[in-house]
Amino acid sequence: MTIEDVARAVGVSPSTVSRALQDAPVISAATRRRVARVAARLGYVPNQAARSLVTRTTRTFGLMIPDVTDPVHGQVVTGFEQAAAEAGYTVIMANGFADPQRERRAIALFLAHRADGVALMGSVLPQARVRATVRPAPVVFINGEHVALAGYASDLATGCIRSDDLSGIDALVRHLVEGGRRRIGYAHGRPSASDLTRRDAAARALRRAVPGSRLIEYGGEGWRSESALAGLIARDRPDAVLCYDDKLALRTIAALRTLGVRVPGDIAVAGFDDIPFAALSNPALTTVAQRSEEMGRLAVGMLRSALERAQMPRSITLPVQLVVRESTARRR
Amino acid sequence: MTIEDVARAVGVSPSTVSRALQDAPVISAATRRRVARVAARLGYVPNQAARSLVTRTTRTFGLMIPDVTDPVHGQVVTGFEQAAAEAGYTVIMANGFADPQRERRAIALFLAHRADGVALMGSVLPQARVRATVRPAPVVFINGEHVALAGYASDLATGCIRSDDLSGIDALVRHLVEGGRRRIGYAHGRPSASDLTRRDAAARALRRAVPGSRLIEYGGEGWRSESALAGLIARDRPDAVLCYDDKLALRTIAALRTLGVRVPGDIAVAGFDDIPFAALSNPALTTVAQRSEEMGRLAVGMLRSALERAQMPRSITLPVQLVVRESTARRR
DNA sequence: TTGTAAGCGTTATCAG
DNA sequence: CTGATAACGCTTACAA
Repeated sequence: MTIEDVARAVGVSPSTVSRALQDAPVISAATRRRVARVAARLGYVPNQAARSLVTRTTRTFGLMIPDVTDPVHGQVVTGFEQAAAEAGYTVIMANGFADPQRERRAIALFLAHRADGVALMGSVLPQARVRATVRPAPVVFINGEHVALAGYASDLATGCIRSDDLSGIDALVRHLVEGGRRRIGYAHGRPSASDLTRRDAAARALRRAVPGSRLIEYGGEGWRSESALAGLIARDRPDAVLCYDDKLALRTIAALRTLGVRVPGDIAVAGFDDIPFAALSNPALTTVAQRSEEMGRLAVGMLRSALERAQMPRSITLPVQLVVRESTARRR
Repeated sequence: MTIEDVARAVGVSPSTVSRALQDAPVISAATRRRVARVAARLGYVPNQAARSLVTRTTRTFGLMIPDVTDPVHGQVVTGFEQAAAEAGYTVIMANGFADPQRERRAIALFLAHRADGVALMGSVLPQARVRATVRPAPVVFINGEHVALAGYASDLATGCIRSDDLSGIDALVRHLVEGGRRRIGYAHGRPSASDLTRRDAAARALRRAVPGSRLIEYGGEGWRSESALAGLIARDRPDAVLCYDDKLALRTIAALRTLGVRVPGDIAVAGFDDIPFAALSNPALTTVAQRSEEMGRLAVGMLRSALERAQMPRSITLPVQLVVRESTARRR
C-alpha cells in the first residue's frame, strides 16, 4: 500500500496525494477530502523511512536511560514520551545500564536512525565528546554521571538538566541536625558521580551545621549487599543515616528492622528522590523530591528549541524540595 | 556523510562499501579492512531509513505499555528492550495509558515506522481487529485488557502472553483461609478486564474454600481514593483483603495504618505482582509473583519466531508464584 | 572480487 | 490547483 496506490484509486497524481495528506494549503478542499477518504478506506499510512529520506528529518528522538526499572527513570521516560508525543515526535529508547559500552551502542543506534535529537540520562560518557559524535543533532544530558562530574565539577554550559542535589542534601542535613541528630552517616549507592557528589555535599553541610564533626561513611568502594550495609550501621549506631537514594533507604530500613533497630527511634533514615513508595513505607520516608517527570518534559523542550532556534538552551538546575516524613522524626 | 563519501575516500564503489560493511562473504579481506577503517575514521553510520526502504525491513519493534511508571510495566520494558537489543532490534516505545484513542495513535506510529513486529501490553483494543490492522507485521499481546477478556473469556489462540492470575488468586485465597481468615474482601483497582478477572477468581476460590461464604467488594465502579477505600475497609473489618495489585495493597496498608488498623493483626492484606517494594514494606507484603521481565523477553521471542517461521507461536500462560510474607501472618 | 544501474516510497521543484 | 520528475541513501541483481 503506497502513495501510488492511493493516487490511482483517487485518480490523481502521487504528488497530489502527498500534498493533500499534509494539508498543504494549495490543495482544493474537494480533492483533499476525496484523498483523505480513500486513504483512510485503504488503510494507507505513509512510510516514514521514505519520508525521512527526502525530508532529512525523522521526527524521532533517541532517549537513553540507565534502567527503566528505577522509578525515577520511569518518570523521566513518561514525561519525555508524553512531551515528545505532543510535539509529534516518536521516541526510540535504549537502556544504558551505566555502562560505557552499552551507552555507545545506544548512541550508535540513535545515529543510525538519524534521530533529530538525543537525550541521555545518567550518561557516564564525556559530554563534549558525545556532542561531537552526535552532531549536528542536539544532545541533552539529564543528571549526567560522567566521572568528571563528581563532587564540585559541573556540566557543560548548555543542554544539561540536573537536580539541585547540593541544596537538597543541605536541607536534609540541617533538618537532621535540628532534630538533635549529631553523628550522621552517609550510605553509599553504587559507585557513581552523583553518589560522590551527594557524599561531598553531606560532608560539607555537616561541617557547616556541626563544627568539628565528620561524616561517617557506609559502603562505598568495597560495596556489598544492603544487609551487610545495614549490619555496619546497626553496629555503629549513628544518630542518622542519609542514603544515596530512596531505594537504598527503603532497603536499609527493611534490613535494619530485621536486625531489631528501630527507625526513627534508634536511627533516623533519609533518602533522595521521593519515589512514590517513599510516602507509603512504614515509617514513611523523609526524602528530597526531584521533579523527575518535569525533567523529561524539559529535555524535550530543550531539544525542540535547539532544533528551532539552532541553538541549545543554557543548562538548568531544577530546584528540589525537602519532604519531611516519619523516618527522621525527633526521638521521643 | 554517505556511503558514497566513504566509497570515494577508499577508492571503491558504493556497492563495495555496502558489502564490506555487511561482512558479505564475497568481499576480499583486504578491501573489507580498508573500508572498515575509513568508515570508522569518517564516523560513517549507515542511514537506517535508506536501508529500510530497500530491504523492506526496519529491524524495529514497536512496544506499547500502559504507563512505564508502573514497576511491572517497567520490568516488562526492560526484558523486552534487552532481548530486542540482543537480537539487533531497536525499540520504539509509546505509552497507551489504557486509553483506546492513545492506543490507536501508538499503533499508527508503529505502522508509520513499519515496525517489523509489535508488542502491546495491557491493550484495551480488540485483539483480532488490531492484528488485521497491523498485518502483515506480527503482533503479540501481553496481559491483554480488552473488555471482552474480563472474567472467563480468553485471548486469541496465538501470540498472547499472560500470567496465570486464576491460579495465583486461588493460591492466595487458600492461604488466607488456611490462616483462619473467613470474611474475605477484594479491593478493586481501576476498572479493567484483569480487575474483574481477579475479582471473579477470588469469588470462586472463596466459595470453593469456604462453602456458603461470599466475597465482599470494596471500591469498584464508584471508585474514589485509597483513603476512602481504606475507610470502608476499616469500618467493615473483614478478616482479610485481597487487593487488585501491590501498588493498591501498599497504599491500602499505609492508609489503614493512619486509621489505626493493624496489618496483619486486625486485617490481613495481600497484593498481586510482587513488585520490588513488596518485600521492603512493613509489614512485608504477601503477594503473587508475576514473571514480568520474562514476559518482555518472551514477547520478543514470539515476534522473532513469527518473523522467521512466518507463523505466530501459540498463546502462553506463565505460571505465577505465591509469595507469603508478613502482611497475612496468622493472628497471634 | 568489484562495478553499474535500478529501484525502495516519499517529497520538493518546476512547469503547466 | 495539479502533474512530471528528480532526488534522498542505500542494497541487490546483473555484468564484467
